[in-house]
Amino acid sequence: MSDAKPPKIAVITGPTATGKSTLGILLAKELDGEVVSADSMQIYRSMDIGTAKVTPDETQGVPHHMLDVAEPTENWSVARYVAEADKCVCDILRRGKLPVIVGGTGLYIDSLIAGLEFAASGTDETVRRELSEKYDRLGGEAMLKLLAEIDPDRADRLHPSDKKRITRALEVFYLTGKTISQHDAETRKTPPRYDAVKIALSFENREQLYSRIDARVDKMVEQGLFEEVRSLLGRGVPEKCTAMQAIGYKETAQALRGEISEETAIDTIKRESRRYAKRQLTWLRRDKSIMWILWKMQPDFENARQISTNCIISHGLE
RNA sequence: GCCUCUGUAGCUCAGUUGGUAGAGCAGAGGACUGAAAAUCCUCGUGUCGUUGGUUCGAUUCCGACCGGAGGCA
Repeated sequence: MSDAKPPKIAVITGPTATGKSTLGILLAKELDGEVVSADSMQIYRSMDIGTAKVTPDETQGVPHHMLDVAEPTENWSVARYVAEADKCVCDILRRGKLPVIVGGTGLYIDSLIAGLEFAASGTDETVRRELSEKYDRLGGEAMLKLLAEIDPDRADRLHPSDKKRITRALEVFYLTGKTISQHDAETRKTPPRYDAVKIALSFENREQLYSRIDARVDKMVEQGLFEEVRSLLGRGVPEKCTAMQAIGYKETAQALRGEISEETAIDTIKRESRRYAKRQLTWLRRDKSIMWILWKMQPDFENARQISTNCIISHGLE
């Protein structure tokens, strides 16, 4: 524990298919930095095409962290991400370089910056499963009532259908004896672990973003998305695991099983990717400290690199 | 050329026994603290093809015209 000011880091984020990876690499090269990915699916090995992971070639020698750090069968979590990504960031800083966080998983980015101490609450598969079964048996209203007795504040903010959050709130209480509201309040009180300059990429027009997403999905299919998924399933990766819930993977798996046509799968992947981008925008928009770079028609990386560099340097970083 | 069906929200359609209309999908907005590419919530006005007529009043009935589908010559 020290009173030193939080170390400074750079963040490049934005919805999917806006060029985060490319800009991240450009900035890392310019500012002597290293990239730390903040993407909940690119952590998995053997999931390259469908997650649009940068190729070794594209990195141009810039070190990338937090890619390929887990097997698709593993149970990953935000807590694990924060724990491991934080180690990378610390290491980069110790070597006198600039950590450039690049990714579209808002929860991961915010948690890494905040330094949330998830360890305090923990998780327990048995308790979780029991709560899940109980929810299915009693229904959302009853479970919400149950939660209201121990944590009325939290219950107020949740909808009966929000199974994940209701069961999680109860799980935290049963495991720690503290309500999740208390836990939240405490983590919110602790000062942020890092002082981040946040830059987000998007397009001026939603249609442009969407047509870029569509084009990228077509490209993934060309590059062998179906083969990638076939090989994962062939290796026995169960379809229920988190990794296989990724957009592009679950739909492809359905098509491979013959439940839907290849064409339907591709259309669905495009639509789900568009919706995902919309959710990412919703998440990012509420963060008023973000500086946005909006592409007109096509990305202009040279311009973005200059703007971002100025922004980062004027923030006292280098 | 004649006959039948059809033209309603971005798409597919429902509906109004005449009082200007509603579903699904698409789309939009929001939430989010150990599954987050996950999970959850909210949101439906459009010259009812055009134009005449009947009517207090027409998207609804009648006529003509324009577009689409099919049938007969």
